[in-house]
Amino acid sequence: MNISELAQHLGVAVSTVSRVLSGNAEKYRISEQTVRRVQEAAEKFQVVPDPLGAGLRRGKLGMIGLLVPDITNPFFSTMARAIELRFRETGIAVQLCDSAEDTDTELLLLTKLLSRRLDGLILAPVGKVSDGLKKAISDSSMPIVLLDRLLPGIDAPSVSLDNRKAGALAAAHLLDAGHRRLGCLRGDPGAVSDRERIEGVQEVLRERGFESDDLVIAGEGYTREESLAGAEKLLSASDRPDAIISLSGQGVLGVLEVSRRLGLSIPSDFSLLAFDEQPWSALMQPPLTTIAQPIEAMAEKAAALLNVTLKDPKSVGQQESAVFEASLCERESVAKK
Amino acid sequence: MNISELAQHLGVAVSTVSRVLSGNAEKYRISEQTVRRVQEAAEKFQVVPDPLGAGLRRGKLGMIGLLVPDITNPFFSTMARAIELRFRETGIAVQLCDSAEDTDTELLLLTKLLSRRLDGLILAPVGKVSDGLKKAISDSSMPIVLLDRLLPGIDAPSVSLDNRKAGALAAAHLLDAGHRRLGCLRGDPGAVSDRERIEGVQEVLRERGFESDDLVIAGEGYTREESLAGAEKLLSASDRPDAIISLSGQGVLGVLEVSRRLGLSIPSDFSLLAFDEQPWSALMQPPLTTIAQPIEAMAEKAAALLNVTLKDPKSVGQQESAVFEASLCERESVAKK
DNA sequence: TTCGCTGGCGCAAACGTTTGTTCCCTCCTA
DNA sequence: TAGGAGGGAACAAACGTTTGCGCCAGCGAA
Repeated sequence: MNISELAQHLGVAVSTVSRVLSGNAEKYRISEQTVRRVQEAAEKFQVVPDPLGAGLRRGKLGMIGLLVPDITNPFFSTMARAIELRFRETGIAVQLCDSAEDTDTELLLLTKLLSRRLDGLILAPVGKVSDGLKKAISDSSMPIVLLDRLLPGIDAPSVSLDNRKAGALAAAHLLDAGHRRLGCLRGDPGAVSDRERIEGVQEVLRERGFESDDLVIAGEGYTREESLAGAEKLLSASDRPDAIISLSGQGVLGVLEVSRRLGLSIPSDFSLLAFDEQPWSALMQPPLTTIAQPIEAMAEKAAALLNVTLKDPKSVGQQESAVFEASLCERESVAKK
Repeated sequence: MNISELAQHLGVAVSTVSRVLSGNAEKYRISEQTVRRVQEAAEKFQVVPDPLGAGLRRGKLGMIGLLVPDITNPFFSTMARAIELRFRETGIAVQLCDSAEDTDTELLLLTKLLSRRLDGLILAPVGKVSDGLKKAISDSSMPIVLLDRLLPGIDAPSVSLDNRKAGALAAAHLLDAGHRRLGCLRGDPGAVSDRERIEGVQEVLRERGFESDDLVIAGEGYTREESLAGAEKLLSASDRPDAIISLSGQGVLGVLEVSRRLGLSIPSDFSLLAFDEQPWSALMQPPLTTIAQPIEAMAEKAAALLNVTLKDPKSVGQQESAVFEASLCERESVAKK
């Protein structure tokens, strides 16, 4: 039953029912009695305004999009959950999409989402900017918030980690522990966040007077196979680094697998410092020292930023961007020399 | 730009544009020339039919819902990804919701999804059936496919594991290895799947002449805290079981954490057999012996079942249900006595 | 010339809302 | 008693599609 049938049944106008059900009864001075009658009947017959009709009329759907690179990664799934919860409180639905760390899929999904009349979009990009991506975003008028990995050249409110600082934090910790040769396992070479983390590492190295070839970098992507290949390159080299930083949450699994295969043990053969705290980080042997991101806080900030724009469309572009700080979670995978 | 503006621009009727853009040009005998003209213009101005308008007219949105109990669990996130991929190929969007293993949230989200004019719904329930849930589902005319944990009393096509057999598989493996006292860490006591797995275990125990108190069961839910409490109960008992089966993917983390806290080591102090293969299962110390489910196959089957109903609405209720088999993934967390 | 047929396309209704405007009625005041 | 004020609710347009039906032109046949 829809609201016009309900109206007919009650002998009132559709508009009256609509106003009551969408909470605008007072604004349009519907009498208390009528309000009650309508509400009771709506309750009884389980009538809710069809979001499609409402969306069509209002010009939006009461739904936002969330596009993440890998829902399988606890980092993003935790964020997704937090974001959905925030928006549920506002009565806004969240449509979640997964680009599987693939830029083509990402662009495809993005254009699909942009054409879907959503109220807004939270985008956690794969990380590489293509012209298509840039154009798709700037051509659209949909409010967008960028999350985690930023996109240079695209100005939208964003939520991210201070990656440079996080990289510096990691490097400083390893250097303080007495390590000399560092290895970084990155995800995608094109991804900004990884690049910034590496820059942070390099900065500390430079400050402390190390040579540039005291840092070796490997890794071509975020998938399992690519992580394995990168880890292999780092660990089986003749001049194996004595400490490895995994720049992504997935990478660490690759390092652990290869390390086991090569019969190396942590931290006696090499130290391991992993970005992203995972449910199992503390349960590994040895428990992993990690760089933790304030996941929930970041997710909520992203939701909050988007909400501001939704509530007040004029404020587009006036949003500040939020930068969060990583923290070191010290366990036992880094040796003190 | 919408299709009526495009029509005006081209000097043709909206209906013509609509027919071309929705691929019904032949059916309505639009000339090749007109088709080309429309397509080119649509391409040029980036015009796609508004899904809202279309949805309103058609009575559906081209979108299905997917409700899972915990998107943070790799089991469900892997499924979610597979399902989304399948439907993307059909041009159908997927709206993902997470009930956070909470039945109230589940019911709330379910009613929301049901009122949202979706084409269909894939429901991976928390596992407990409430009257509200039952009523909500049977009152609605939306095609539904049940996934993973079934709901007795609700007849809908479903995809699930042969849980009884999986439980038997687990028990047999442990008994074969010479263990005598078994402990089960379950998730929710009300969940059907866990119950069936336990029944499978009990069956094997009975067949081989064990007493009923050779099996001890603990666990009150799927959250981290509940897992910890359950594991604590099992592991710190004076007559600690010599083998533990974790019935859920989350549970095993609880067992590992408590085990470490108590200074126990696996498999010398107790053996561990965990349901659900995880990315890190093989990387634990010791590598975990697991019961693996064919996640992707199950997800695709669920998508296929729903697709049949979407394509042919008359076939509602004529769907068979699919049952999959678990397999044992032998590693080193089960001792041979 | 008239008729029927067919290819090609336009007309207009319908989907279910929301919301600016109008209308009616009652009550109060002058 | 007339005029105004204001509360309460109905009217109707608009949102962007899809689709059954009808219209028109052209062509071949009678």
